[in-house]
Amino acid sequence: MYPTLLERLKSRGYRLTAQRRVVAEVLTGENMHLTADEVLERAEAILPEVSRATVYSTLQQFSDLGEVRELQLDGRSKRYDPNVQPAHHHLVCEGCGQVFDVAHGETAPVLGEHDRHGMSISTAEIVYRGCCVDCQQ
Amino acid sequence: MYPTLLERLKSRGYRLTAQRRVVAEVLTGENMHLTADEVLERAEAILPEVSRATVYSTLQQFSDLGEVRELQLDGRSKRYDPNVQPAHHHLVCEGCGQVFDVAHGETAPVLGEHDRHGMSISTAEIVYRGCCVDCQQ
DNA sequence: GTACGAGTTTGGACTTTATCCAAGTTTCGC
DNA sequence: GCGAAACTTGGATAAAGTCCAAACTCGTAC
Repeated sequence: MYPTLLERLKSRGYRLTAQRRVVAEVLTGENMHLTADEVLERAEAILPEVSRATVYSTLQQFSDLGEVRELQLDGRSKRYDPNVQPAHHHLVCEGCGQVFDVAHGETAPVLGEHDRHGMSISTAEIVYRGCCVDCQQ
Repeated sequence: MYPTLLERLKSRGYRLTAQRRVVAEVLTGENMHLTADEVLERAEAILPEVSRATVYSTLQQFSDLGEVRELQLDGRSKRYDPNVQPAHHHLVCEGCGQVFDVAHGETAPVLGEHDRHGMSISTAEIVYRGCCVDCQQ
């Protein structure tokens, strides 16, 4: 069995605290794209005394470790995606803000020399925007 | 000659004020991707009494009119791009935050039925991230 | 050209999202 | 268990953006 997030944290010298367990727990799932505030809200439901600062710093750590992907999709708050598969893109409803993973999408086209402006490219993410079933009414 | 932004504003019933002229002026250019604060700063250099609220509301109007594109690239402030050609993407340096237009890039792959989650897709934007020439040192 | 009203602008207060920090608490190797 | 380093906390602070009532101005109509 592949090591869990908590095991990976431990093996890198991070301590396993109740707060980290809770943040890891509320983040996991399919098509989860919670904002920091939503994570805090759900974490408080499990561990009432958890603080905002801890949730933010924990999300930052998980992100630095590559355990979650930080998404900036709506010009407001960041969202945290536990799915870190490199070639997965996102689908955003402009009506309600809901986010779906594009699990099987193709990768973005590779840039030609002329378009690269001399840069070395490390990632290419696609954001599809549109209107979800509920918002099409 | 195609009507300018100011002429298009006028034809839609908007008034041509000094503030709108200045905001339009500082936005224009190749590879311009200013934040609202940068727009304010440059606008003040031309018209010192311009206010923050006006810059924000003007940028919002230009964006609603399709005259500029609002970009959310770095998890901090929005950027405003006077290039509204639909199929152009962006190249962001993770070191310094600099943004380049990808003028001739291909369009993003079309999503299959299964990946659409029932949504109707209206736009697809690609963000390439990497390291620019200056930051590669 | 002047008056007028609707559209604009202004500054300041306010909101939201996120970060910082010093003090207190907890984890884990010994 | 003990202690040091790591972690968490609440509150202050910062950054980005929005709201609002009062003042101002553009452009039409006279």
